[in-house]
Amino acid sequence: MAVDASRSITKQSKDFSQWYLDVIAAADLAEHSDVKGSMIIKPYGYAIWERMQRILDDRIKATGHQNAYFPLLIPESYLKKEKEHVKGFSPELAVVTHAGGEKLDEPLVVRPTSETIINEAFSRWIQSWRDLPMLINQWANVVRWELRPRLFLRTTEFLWQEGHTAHATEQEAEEEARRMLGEYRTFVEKTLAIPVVAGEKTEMERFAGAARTYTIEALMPDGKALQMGTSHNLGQNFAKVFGVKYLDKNNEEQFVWQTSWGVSTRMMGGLIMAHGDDGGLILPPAVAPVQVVVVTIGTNSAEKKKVTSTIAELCGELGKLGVRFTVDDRENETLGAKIYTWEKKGVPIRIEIGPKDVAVKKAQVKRRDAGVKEQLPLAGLGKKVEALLADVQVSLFEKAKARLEGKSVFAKTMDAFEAAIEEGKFAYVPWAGSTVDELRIKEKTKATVRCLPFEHGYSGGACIATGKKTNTIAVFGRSY
RNA sequence: CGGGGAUUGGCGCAGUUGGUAGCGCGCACGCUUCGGGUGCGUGAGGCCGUGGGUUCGAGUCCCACAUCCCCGACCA
Repeated sequence: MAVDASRSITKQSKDFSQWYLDVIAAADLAEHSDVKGSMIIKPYGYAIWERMQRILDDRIKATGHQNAYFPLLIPESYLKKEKEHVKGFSPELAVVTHAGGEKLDEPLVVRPTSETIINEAFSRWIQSWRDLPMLINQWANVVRWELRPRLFLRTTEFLWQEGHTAHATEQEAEEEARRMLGEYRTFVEKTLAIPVVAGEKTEMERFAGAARTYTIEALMPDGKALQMGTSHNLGQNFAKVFGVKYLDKNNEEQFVWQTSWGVSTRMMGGLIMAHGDDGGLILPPAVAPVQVVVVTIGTNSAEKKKVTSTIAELCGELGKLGVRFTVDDRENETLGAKIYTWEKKGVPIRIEIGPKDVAVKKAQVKRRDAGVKEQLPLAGLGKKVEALLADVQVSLFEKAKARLEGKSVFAKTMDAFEAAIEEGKFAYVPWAGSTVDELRIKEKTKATVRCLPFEHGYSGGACIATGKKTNTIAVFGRSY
């Protein structure tokens, strides 16, 4: 409300990151708080997150996991147990050294992720093969003191869901890690309408402490990649340092095989960028807190009564169909003001009803993502709107998918590769390189391996870095 | 930490050569207006980042410090 960004987002001269911030302000999603990098999620932004949460949580439970909650503060010694893990997270930890007016004997770390404290619990919870698999999920906030925060994309504190599982066999853990990545992919593509490339991370990009890391990567309109979710096969790394063991059917002691996986409020950033336009936010109906807004026109005539009763009838119909709607009949705002309010908030469908419409038993219907205002009969409008919502959901995905495909190229040579990166594209290349090669490419082009994709339409060739023949394909891109 | 920029009502900014602060938006109230951000009036709201210095007098000049933003390293 304080920032009148809504007018400025129509200026196309703005660069992308400014546009991104303007959309967030105009839609009233979030704002910076006084502590560097921390974010206040405002009610409208949180309502969108809640919808994501609900849908994801249902899937997580449907796949056999149970929710639990572990402490925010973790003894520093826990983190230090896993060598790679502590190395990866040390630079970005927030540490509590004083409490209760005294200096603590052992500092407490504000969780950057919960593998350690959950494994400490697992080591007590798991005794027998009958206790496996242990499938736990947690909805929580975590803190990582990142150097360069950006609203939603990289904030000091963020909300997420983190799954932690323990299995009897390596294969089962591998299946779990891949299955949950698949769940994420389905969620992001079907619910958020954002197409992704799924694959495995290279050693360089791997999670600190994981044996294998899987990822789904989206490409934003400005040509930057955004990791939308991640899933790890942790092997027995944590099991061994935390002593998570069980007795198998032969009465032999075994370490468990584990996974962890998570998605965060970063997805909100992806959602904003993937679909938004110069008018502001555009929400896929699946996560829109308000799917349909009914805007009234005219207030001063005898027609008002008719308009009101017509709208009441329509609302009844929408309610029965389970459509999330709201009516904007503010009398102290002009039509334009009312329209822009909902446009910048990304409401998928807007219906305008005034005296002229009531007279001909019709309503003006406008979908946020495309097209022009259409005058449709009031009779059966609810069903029509329901169908439109479904269509918006699909259209948004298809539009984003076309963009991703248009910005994905196969590069056989270093020159073609660099050109593709410079154009903000995903470059698919034959790859047999090492971390050293990745670092050299990163230094020169700022591009990193987003993943080694599970699926792609390319056959191998000579690795662009080493020249070695290979069948492996890597996707490179610049990221946030 | 390296390189740039900034700090003045809630937000965005102006403030010429030093004279004790102004605009837009927003907010409150009233009237007006509703087919794509209506117009007008009235009003509330500021130790000008902090600490020193120069001066009769500092938002303005000098010094130091702090904080924030942008570009790199980090990342869900």
